[in-house]
Amino acid sequence: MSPSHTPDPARRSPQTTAAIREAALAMARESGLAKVSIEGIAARAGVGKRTIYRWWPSKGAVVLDAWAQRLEDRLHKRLQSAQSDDFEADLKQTVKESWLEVIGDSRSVLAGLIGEAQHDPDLAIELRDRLIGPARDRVAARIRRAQDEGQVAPDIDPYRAIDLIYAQLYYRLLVAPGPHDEAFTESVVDLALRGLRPR
Amino acid sequence: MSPSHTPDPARRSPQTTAAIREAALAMARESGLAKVSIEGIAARAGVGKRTIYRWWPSKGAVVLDAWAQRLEDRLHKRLQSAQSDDFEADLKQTVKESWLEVIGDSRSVLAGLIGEAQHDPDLAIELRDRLIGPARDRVAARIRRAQDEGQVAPDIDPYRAIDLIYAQLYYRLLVAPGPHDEAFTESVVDLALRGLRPR
Amino acid sequence: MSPSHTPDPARRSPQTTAAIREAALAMARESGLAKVSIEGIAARAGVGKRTIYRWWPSKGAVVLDAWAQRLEDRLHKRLQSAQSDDFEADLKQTVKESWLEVIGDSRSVLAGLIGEAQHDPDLAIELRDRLIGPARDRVAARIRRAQDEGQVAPDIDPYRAIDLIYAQLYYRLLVAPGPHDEAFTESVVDLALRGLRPR
Amino acid sequence: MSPSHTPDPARRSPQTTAAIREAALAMARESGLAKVSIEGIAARAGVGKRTIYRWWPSKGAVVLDAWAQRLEDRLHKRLQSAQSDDFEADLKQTVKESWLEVIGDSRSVLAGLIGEAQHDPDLAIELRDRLIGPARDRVAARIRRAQDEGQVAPDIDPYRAIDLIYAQLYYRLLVAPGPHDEAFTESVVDLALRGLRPR
DNA sequence: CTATAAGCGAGACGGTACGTCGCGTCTTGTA
DNA sequence: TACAAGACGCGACGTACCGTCTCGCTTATAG
Repeated sequence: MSPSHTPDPARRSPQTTAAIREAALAMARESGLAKVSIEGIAARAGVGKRTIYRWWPSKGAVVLDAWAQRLEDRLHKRLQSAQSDDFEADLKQTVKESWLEVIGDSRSVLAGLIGEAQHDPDLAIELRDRLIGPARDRVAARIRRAQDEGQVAPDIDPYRAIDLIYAQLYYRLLVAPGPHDEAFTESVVDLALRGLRPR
Repeated sequence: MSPSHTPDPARRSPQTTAAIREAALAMARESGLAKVSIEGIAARAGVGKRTIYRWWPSKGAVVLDAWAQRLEDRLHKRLQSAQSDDFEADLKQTVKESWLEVIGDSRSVLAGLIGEAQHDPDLAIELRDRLIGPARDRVAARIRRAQDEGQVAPDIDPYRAIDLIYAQLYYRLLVAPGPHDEAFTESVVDLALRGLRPR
Repeated sequence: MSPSHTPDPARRSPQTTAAIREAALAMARESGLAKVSIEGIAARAGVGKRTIYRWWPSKGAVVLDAWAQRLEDRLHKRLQSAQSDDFEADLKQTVKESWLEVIGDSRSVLAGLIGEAQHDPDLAIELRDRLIGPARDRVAARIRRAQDEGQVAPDIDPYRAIDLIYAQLYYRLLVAPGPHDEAFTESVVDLALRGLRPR
Repeated sequence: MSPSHTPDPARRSPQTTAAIREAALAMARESGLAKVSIEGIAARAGVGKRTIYRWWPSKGAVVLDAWAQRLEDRLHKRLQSAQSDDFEADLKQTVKESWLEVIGDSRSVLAGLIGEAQHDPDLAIELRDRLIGPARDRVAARIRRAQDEGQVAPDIDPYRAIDLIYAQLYYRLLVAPGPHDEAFTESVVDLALRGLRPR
């Protein structure tokens, strides 16, 4: 009796894994997530479909994995960026970095992934765990410090405060069109801070 | 002088149109937009696929049309709901009505449509024109009045103010999970108003 | 109670009829009967589909009608061609005229019609009544005269004799490829006559 | 170096192939080739349409393949039927066997295939290569022997002689209606032999 | 000399089948 | 046993035509 056939990660081929990730991400950027297919990734990566299904559950998962990994690499290089004592400046800097520089040109990949997550609960969870959650957590710490220092009203849940900021970004990405530039990210923070400051 | 086959709306069969809309909406509610197919709609409505393609460009467009029309019907009955002089109460009432009562149980249909709109620009435009835009416009007028009456800071663009509110709703719908209840909608308005009030 | 709705030929529009025939025949010649469609004929003739269905049961019937009529026109001009006393020469002349000159370049239309007749019994009957039967009857008379004059064995059924000739022509048209030229038609008659002559 | 997707016959599934052939032939016999569809074959054989298109170019090709293979099987069992020294008897026996016994009840399938071949050149070639050509070749050898033995005029091309016989059979099948029985096949050979014998 | 019933153009409609794409599972042979 | 390759059953795609139907319009007798 085969014990549910779980593959052994130790024997996973690193080259193959890399080729699949690269192909998936490239295709998502070039043509949009909707036009990516497992068959397409397999062909482009020179890989059997079986191999993809062995390690990922869906095309969304492949693209997310490929993209998240790249982001994590980039963030590692950046996020030691020492935070100052100016809460507003720090916040603006953080939003600018993460939304404009790190995500930057592949914002449509993110949009596609969130779109797909609307009918793929596993992908939704993966998305939150690998991309959205970590970003929120990073900011939450800075907000708590600002509350301690009296720059943010103490009765506000830090995560609702983050919502107030990120919601605006995602809303523009997914629902209402508009430019994603520095003027916008600053306005986002300004507007949010108006409500967060102690009265 | 018409080069490509534009069908004549005057000859469109009302029963058929209704049957298609009904089937599409029912299926979207039962199984989610992703499991809806033109073929399925056609079968359920007892209609040829050609007839659907003649009048709608995609399954998303059919569902959107069906759903938007139903919302418009419901709103017509409601929106005479006279607005009071209490801006905060009005806002809370409006948000509660539109997000909880009118959209209510088919919020996942909306999520699915927005998801699909991420790779279907025509659908995105249609969505904004029929659903999102009108809702924004309705609120914008009330906000301008509030500015005139000094309840909202005059330097704020009413549409950015609306963003601040709706962004939170859509963010919870699409990106970060959480309950959609009256406590939530009130908190949304409260948080937004903190930043909108004149200082 | 409408009496089965038989259309009244007296009110049939001659221009429309001609346009349909012309379109059908032209399309059959250009692209082969298989690529002809009622919709195509209607579009090309500038005519409603209904009008075609009113007067013909199938596309094969339209093409057959159009083509048979053209043949009949041509034959009317020719067939007074006085027959001589030389049976062999007469036969060769008749075959050459009908198979090479009259049918000539639209032999593939005939092939298409016979092909279609294999699954359309009505068309098969129409074919025999309008094209194949009359040709046979014309030759039968000449054969009987040849029997009277002792040039053909008297124990042979004239129609079997005709079969012997035409079968060769149709066989080459439908089953075994080969040129349709004067050498062939002469050889056809020669070979048949070897068996028909009295011993 | 293969540019377009040529599938590998070694990996072809024998069960699937057999199921498709069986379904195709059964349907052609039951309802006629015209009512056979790839979709229908696929459904009846429990097979994906793709699989049919992978190995055959058209429904005609499937039916021809299925039918020809069955004929070849039957002929293998028969054709060792030792030929006698009586040319006329041999010929009558051969025609009777092939046209009445082997083809027998599925003559309409043959008619349908030839009908379809009128607008499908690939099918026409396949037909000749697998069905018509081999039958002719088998007879040609016997005719040459008859010429050596002086029973057939030496100036006659054996293939034209065969034409003379088979043309009559196909003519009755495709063009002029009539019974296909032993009286007919004998009359066919009799009539042909009248012209083939040396004078 | 209308009026009323056809023929007619146009083409929407419910269908069937087309030939293609991609899914997720499977089998086969190589390293 | 991981992997490349790709055949397989399946479901859906978007298109082509089928034959029936319903619209206005025009045309040509019959009241």
